[in-house]
Amino acid sequence: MALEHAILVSLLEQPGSGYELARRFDRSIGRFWTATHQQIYRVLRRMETDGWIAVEEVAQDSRPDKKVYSAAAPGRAALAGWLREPVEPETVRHELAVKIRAAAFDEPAALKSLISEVERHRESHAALLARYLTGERRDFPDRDPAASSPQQELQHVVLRGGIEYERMTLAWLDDVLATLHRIAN
Amino acid sequence: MALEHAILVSLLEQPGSGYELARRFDRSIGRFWTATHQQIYRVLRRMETDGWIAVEEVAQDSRPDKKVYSAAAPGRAALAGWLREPVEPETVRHELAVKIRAAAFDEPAALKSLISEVERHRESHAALLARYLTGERRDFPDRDPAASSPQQELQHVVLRGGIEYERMTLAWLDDVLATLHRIAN
DNA sequence: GTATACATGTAAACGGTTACATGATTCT
DNA sequence: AGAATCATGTAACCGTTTACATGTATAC
Repeated sequence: MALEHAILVSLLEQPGSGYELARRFDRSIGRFWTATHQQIYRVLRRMETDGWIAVEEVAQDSRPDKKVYSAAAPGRAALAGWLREPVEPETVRHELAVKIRAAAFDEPAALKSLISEVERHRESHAALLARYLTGERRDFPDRDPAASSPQQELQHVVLRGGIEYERMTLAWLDDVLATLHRIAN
Repeated sequence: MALEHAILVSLLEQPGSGYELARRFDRSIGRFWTATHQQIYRVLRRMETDGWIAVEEVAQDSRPDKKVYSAAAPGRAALAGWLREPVEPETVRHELAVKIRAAAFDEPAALKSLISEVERHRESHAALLARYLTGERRDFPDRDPAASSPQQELQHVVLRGGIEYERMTLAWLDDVLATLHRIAN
């Protein structure tokens, strides 16, 4: 499990409330780790009990109070220990690929519906790529990598991974569409 | 959930026992859907109860008996229904990316251990790419896609996705290694 | 004699998803 | 008036992972 660790990294980059973390997991961190607010609140409570994170209750005007969490020393130590453990290559779950192979066993009409679905996926990947590229121009305008801090460089290289993943996926979805059209005719 | 559907596709491509399915999930299907034998046996029993698959007990010489499953009409219908439902874009879990961002908050020595780990991942992705390419030459030697059956074409386009994913990942891991080395100096 | 392949299972623990729940404030 | 944002939770369910369990046959 790495949700604890992803939360720790996020809190080290910037302390925040459970709600703020949930938003980050919807946006930037969600690129490589997803979590809903329910999961986040549950794990935050456990991490607080274990002393991995510190809480500060912050009263706000015209908004509900919030609990701002930050990484504590035992949390940093836990993260350091985890960093030294080997991780296994991720297990892949790609429903669309299952569907593409399933299409061979359905009526030809099913290809039409699959084509629409692949097109939908293509659009959503194109939109995500555009968002990544906008974020890259905003957060990493500097051409010279030596001018950035290690933290920025590491964030940037992870973002570049997201960008290349989306580019590859777009090209592959075009290949899939061409193949489906060829079969449909 | 798509484990049922992945199993159905696999049984449509070729009937087989739970054990054989587990091996396929370790090899080709594992490219886009993973499952252990425990999961597979449990789901097979449920699918049999629901009439999605048919079983034939096969006695073997010098080997344990096995139950050979094949897709039944209700299973095909269930697969067809699922094909017409939209799937959500997959949720990503990429521990290595979490580690890379975590490295910014550890001692410089941690970079060394991370570099070794990234190199290990690089090797395993390179080996997987080599296996995919060998499989491609073996299973799809034909240059002209029109010469293949729709089933083969669809299997091939999914395999091409795996190949492009591995190529992209290798290039990214090289980028990660270059970045880590730059920071370490 | 040891390891690997074949073949099928049970049980417990854990993590993730979905549904439900509440309540204030701001924007259109 | 209604929708969206901020803010935090509970509970039930489901799927996945890990550990345990058993037994035969073949290959080295």
